[in-house]
Amino acid sequence: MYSLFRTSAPYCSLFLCLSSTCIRLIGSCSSNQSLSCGRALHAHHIVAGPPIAAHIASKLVALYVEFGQLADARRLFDGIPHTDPRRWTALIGAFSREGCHAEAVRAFCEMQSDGSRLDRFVLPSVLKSIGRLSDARTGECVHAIVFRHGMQEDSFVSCGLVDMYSKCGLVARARELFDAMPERDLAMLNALVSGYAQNGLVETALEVVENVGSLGLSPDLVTWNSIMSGFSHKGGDTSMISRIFEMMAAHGFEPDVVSWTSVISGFVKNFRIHDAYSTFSEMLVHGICPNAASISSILPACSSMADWRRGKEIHGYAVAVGVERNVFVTSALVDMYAKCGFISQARILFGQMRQRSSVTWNSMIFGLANHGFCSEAIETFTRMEKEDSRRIDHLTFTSVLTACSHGRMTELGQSLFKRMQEVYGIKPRLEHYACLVDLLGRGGLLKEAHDLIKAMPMEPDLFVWGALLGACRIHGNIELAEVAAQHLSDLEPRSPGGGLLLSCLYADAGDWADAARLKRRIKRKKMRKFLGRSWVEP
DNA sequence: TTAGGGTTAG
Repeated sequence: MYSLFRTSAPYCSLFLCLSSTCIRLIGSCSSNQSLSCGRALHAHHIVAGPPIAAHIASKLVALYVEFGQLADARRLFDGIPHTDPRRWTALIGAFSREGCHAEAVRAFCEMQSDGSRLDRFVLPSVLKSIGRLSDARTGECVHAIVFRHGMQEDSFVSCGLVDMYSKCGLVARARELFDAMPERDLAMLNALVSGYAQNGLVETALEVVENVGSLGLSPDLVTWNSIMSGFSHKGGDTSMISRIFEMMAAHGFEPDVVSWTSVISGFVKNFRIHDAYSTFSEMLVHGICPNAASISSILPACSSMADWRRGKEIHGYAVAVGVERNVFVTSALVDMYAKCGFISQARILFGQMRQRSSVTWNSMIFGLANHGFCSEAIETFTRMEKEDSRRIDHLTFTSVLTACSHGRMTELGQSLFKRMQEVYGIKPRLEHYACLVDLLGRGGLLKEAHDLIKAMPMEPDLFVWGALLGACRIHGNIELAEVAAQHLSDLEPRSPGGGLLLSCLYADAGDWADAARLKRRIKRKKMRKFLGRSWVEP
């Protein structure tokens, strides 16, 4: 196609028309989530005659990244002419948009060592990824590069820098940059306001907004929603939320779906489930149609309450508004059905998905493990390793180690714990140690479990000692149970959990005197156990 | 090419 462009002018308009059609078709592959159509278009271009025009190749690179086909994306990228300035922008931009932030930063470093000319269009993408990774050191290096190339006054680049420093928690640095700019635009203001709001400085964010008129700027809905997000995620203070709604109204802004979603997700994160439900209803009363974000925010509320009636109702909304195939929504649905006991429904949804995220895989593996389908959980993990290994993360291992532990697959669990570190480079966290202690303990390897705790590079927490104590109960090891219970009581003196379990061990062994002594002590100290319940309020 | 809301844990 390139050679035709160059040699035959009359064909230009024809090919431009075809290429714009092609760009639109690739776009529709993305919106219809059809990788196979994208592949067919790619194949068509190969058959029609190489090389593919750079801008079409760039679109296909983005499509492959969107579907997690990084190797295909890379092959196509390598086929784009080295002189084309869009080459790196396409790859780094796609990585950044799709949340592959480490890959975006790595590609940017590669671009630097490749000696490619720095193009200002690539900087906002890499700065966004650095911010999401909260990697201030790399951010400062890129800032130096920006300075060396004299690009610090480009509005997109400087907005990217303000956003990057804010996301890295260096909001004072973001403010310095903002103040030093000869001209500021609304995007930059919003990056700064969002930085204050996300770093807990909501009052400062409000001050900036109140004094923004002197800069010739006026806040928009994004500004207000940034502030709302800061408020609603810090305890869900209802009166403050109303205050922001009032301030928005005073400035002539009606809350939109983002404003409402922000409030809902704040309530869910603060375990204020009924407030979340009523806010969702209120949003509907205001005539705001829920979208994929609002639906995936409310679903965890249903999961945490095992409220399958409400969960199914929300699933109905997702279908009605046409977002049931959105990867966030489907992942949240898989989790909701699994947590509400409908594991078959979770399996069906998981099987139908064309695109899966790490959350989808992890929720499915975890759901299967918790329902006792441990071999199926391991098979799903093996499938993930084959089909989508780049999405494997620390939660995948928490899930698969739980499966091994519940399924008494001690050796497999031990080898996976090693594999996590050696193959995937994931450093074990407290929860992984808790899983491994549980695994070894249930398998009767109590001494090994205790040795593991002693060798841990960090302080063991309640879950780690709790796992050991639970295993001691199964195997009737009073001596070690006393050690574990002592640690539990040191860590949480007001909780009777460890003591109660220990008294059960004494009773199991027929030592009724010690069992009674312990229970009396718990009663004397007025320690209370939170009572669980298995029903949901109507 | 930039700014606001979204899913998983012992």
